[in-house]
Amino acid sequence: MTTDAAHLDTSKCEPEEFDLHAFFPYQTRVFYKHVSEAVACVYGTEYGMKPYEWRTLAILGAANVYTPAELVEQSSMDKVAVSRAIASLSKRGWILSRSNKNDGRSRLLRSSAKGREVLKKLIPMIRQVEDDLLAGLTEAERLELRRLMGKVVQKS
Amino acid sequence: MTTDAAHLDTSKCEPEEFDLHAFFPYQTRVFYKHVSEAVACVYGTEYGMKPYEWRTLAILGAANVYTPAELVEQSSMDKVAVSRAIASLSKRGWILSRSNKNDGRSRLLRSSAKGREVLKKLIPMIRQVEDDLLAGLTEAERLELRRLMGKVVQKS
DNA sequence: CGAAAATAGTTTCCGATGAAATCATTATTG
DNA sequence: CAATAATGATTTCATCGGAAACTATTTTCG
Repeated sequence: MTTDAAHLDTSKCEPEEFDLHAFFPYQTRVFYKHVSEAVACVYGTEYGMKPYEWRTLAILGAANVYTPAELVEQSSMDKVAVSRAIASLSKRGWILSRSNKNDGRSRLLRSSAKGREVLKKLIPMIRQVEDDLLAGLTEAERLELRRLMGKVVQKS
Repeated sequence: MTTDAAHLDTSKCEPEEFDLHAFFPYQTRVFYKHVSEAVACVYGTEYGMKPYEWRTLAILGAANVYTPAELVEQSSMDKVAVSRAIASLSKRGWILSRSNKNDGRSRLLRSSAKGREVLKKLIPMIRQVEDDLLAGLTEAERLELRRLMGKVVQKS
């Protein structure tokens, strides 16, 4: 690209000078985009799934049974996203629901055999992406990164 | 919340068993949401700015002059977002544009005095949030977190 | 018991976002 | 030096996601 703009002298550093690239939330956003695009690419292109569908199916996995509200709790998604994920995954036959005897407003969800087939293929691919993302880090660095991210989150 | 679903035995760990909470991209998403909401809260509630407006104004700062394409490059936003940011910031009188003698399709953008006033108030508040977010970490940990995030991003 | 409040989940509506189409200008090349 | 291709930027259009409204059921309590 051409560099048309004559950028002014940055040594004249007024109080409102600000380097976006050194700004922690900006770095976080770049980092997040990099990671989430890598994963979304797999479940998106392989199975045409959207993020909230992938998350929902992954939580139900092979054996878990949850109500929609419990899925909300488990996934850090809101109830609208969960509701839509349930609708689309049900339509594809990847999850099943039965009524909840304890509460008629709710229902109990689990993966179907078909849904588990999808997971069986998808999860190794996803794990591979996770590993590729972290390939440049030692095992100690990976643990440290997770620990530090966790510390930032819980600290509020 | 009630725990309606009788969760099945997790010791029976089939290949498709998968713990979303231990999944690195999921942790990254939770981390990102935490950080970006904290910052967006400041420029959003104080000045009714949207993320791409804040980023654009911050890059222009007190002294920089950029074309829209250079802003795209600097901000990791796409050109649509930059175009809209320019439109809304111009309308508020926070940035100014003049024609680019080198290329009539483009223009040169810089902050206005009014825009710099906003930045002067906003940046200390933003810095405070950045600091609060990292309050639980030592200086060494902060550096290490940034370093590790950078390593994950560049490694591709 | 039965009316009102609370709760689980779904649907509607609106704003945000990005891909593709478009417009205006500049570069290329026959 | 046209005609075409390429480029910078904006606009349009379709999709996504969340707040608020809504439906159905359950709980509370007079």
